[in-house]
Amino acid sequence: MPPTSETLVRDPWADLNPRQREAVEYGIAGADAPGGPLLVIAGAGSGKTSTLAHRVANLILQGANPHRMLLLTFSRRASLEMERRVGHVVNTVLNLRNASPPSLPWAGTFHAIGGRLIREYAGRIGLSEDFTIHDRGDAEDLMGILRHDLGFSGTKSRFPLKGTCLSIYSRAVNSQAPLDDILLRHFPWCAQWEAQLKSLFGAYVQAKQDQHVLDYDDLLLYWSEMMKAPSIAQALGATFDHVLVDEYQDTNRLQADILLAMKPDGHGLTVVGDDAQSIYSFRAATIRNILDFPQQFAQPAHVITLERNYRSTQPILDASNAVIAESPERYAKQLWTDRNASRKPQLVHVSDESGQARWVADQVLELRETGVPLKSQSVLFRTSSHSATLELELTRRNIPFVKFGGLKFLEASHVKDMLSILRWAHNPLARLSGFRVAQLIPGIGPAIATRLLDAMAHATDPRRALAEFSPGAAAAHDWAAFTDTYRALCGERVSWPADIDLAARWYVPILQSRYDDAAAREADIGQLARIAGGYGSRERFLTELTLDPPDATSAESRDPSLDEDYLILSTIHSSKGQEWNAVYVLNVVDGCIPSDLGVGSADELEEERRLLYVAMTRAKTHLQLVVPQRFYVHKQVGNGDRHVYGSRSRFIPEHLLPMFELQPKRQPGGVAASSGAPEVAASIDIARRLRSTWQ
DNA sequence: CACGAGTTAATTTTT
DNA sequence: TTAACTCGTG
Repeated sequence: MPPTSETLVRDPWADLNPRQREAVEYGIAGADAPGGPLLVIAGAGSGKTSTLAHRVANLILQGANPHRMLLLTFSRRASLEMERRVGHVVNTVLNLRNASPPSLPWAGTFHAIGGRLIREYAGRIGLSEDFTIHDRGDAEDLMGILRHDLGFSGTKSRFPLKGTCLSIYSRAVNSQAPLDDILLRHFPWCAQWEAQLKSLFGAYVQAKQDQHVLDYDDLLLYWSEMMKAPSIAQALGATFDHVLVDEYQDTNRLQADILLAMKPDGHGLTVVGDDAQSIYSFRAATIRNILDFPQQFAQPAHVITLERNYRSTQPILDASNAVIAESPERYAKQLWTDRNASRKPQLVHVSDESGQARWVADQVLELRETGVPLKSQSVLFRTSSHSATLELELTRRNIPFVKFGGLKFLEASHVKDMLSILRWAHNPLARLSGFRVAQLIPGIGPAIATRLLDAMAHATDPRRALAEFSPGAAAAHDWAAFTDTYRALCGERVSWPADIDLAARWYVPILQSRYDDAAAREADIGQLARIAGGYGSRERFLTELTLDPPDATSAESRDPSLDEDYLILSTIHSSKGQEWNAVYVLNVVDGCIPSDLGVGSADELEEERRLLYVAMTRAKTHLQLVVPQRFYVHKQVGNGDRHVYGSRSRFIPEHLLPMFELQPKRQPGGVAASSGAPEVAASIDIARRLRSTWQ
């Protein structure tokens, strides 16, 4: 029963502009059945999340059941943000004051929701219910083992590395395209290995099934395959009255297939996104999903475009619009705002990376003096490692910071060791975990570990096979200690999270003998134990951790203090959906943005352009693009580390310069460097010409 | 068969 | 810089 008008705020949508209001009300008011498909093209900073949240609130207001709503997002961060905003809007609109908002049990990332649905239907699709989930690292390791087993690791052959193999496999799954297409288009240097890759992927799929394991891609793949069974498709489609998808530009073919199968006529389906912010094609996201969405249905989707920006000043928008305007295919839109300001975004030339670090640190402090806290400033960069020099400078000056993107807690090898122990105890067929753990025991290497795992795989009672296994004299003593621990972990008597302590008691001595920095790693084990306490059972811990990992390593988790002020460092990818008062973009140099690796095809180049656009549109008031003249490149093929002379990113060509304030002011010579200016200028031209030879 | 020393090749972004 | 692979020793 919808609430009566007295309980409502007078006009719940008073804060919305007409276009947002249309998006919130389309196909809802008055109609009993859900309306037709809706596509909202929402420019950067146009109140996208807020609009989606209001639409959900309106649906609930009109009597829709929040337990029958599916809210899909792309990233975990976006998912949390969405839930928070919806709760807030619903409370305001329904005038609930401090009451807790209606819960949305089906809000989450595609992968997390897929995992839940698959577990629920596991029995019906021939899947064991106790499956565990491999993260990227686990999946790579498994691929690596099979790659070796199949004899592809011989050095002469130069077979693609395990990570590359997994990328190829993943792209084939996510884009639902044939292997030869994928190889030709994205991995041409691996094309000669097509037959071997096919057999490798076959073995990979088989191994996952044998071990009751799913990888990230399987969470979508099984969901999609499930939808091909008419009975399940009907049941699942009927479970949800409304399906709302955020960041639709970052979905891939497989995800689009799932959506279409869930809501074939598009009724009750709303997708929101911005084609200009599509930056995940390396995960097989395709911009075609959003561009072609309206034509997917018998009744074409209604399209609403949000162009009013509530975030940035007009000069920042002008520059961002100009950058993206150079892109050929998109839903045309021109962001505007009434936030006028005289200051243009700045294009800052510095001599090199350390100059860049000093400059940014200076600016950050200066701005803080004027009352802009560190937390509302951020530094963005293309690649995680690009902030290394800056991090040193910040540490030296005692400027606190938190970095997003980069190495994750769960990727540290000692954390993976601990998790493998638990996973192996939980699922004795988890071969990969077993392989890892067994080799921790002194005297056991790949050969003995393989023998052990084979014995377990073929036994009716794998745990007993382990207890009866004899690894040989060299390992005998340590083996006995391990089997005691393993038996205890499998036993009924240990209660969660005491398992962790038990495993740690066995593992810590090994840790100490293996690593020089054992103390720091031991602290991580403690951290893991603390995290584990937050989960109800070992099973939940193991299954949910992979999809919802804590992103702090021990180094930065020394209180991300609640009230302490800190600067944000983030990859551009991780910055999506965020905003800051001041934004500094590092290395706006050809070779970085666009990355040298990203100029292979026109599509890739366009994606790099959108990446710069995303970075620029994060800024509310202050925006600085920093261009080091001399720029250090790591790990180059052939010559090792070296300096290159970079030029300003090609995405800011000469005719866009008037949109920026140049810093320092242009010298007559054209280059600001104090020494050797003519030489540098010459280098730039040569570098550019040499590159253009191959374009 | 395990393990450590030495050599060589690759290289981003995230669920 | 580091991951992956080879090779020699115990």
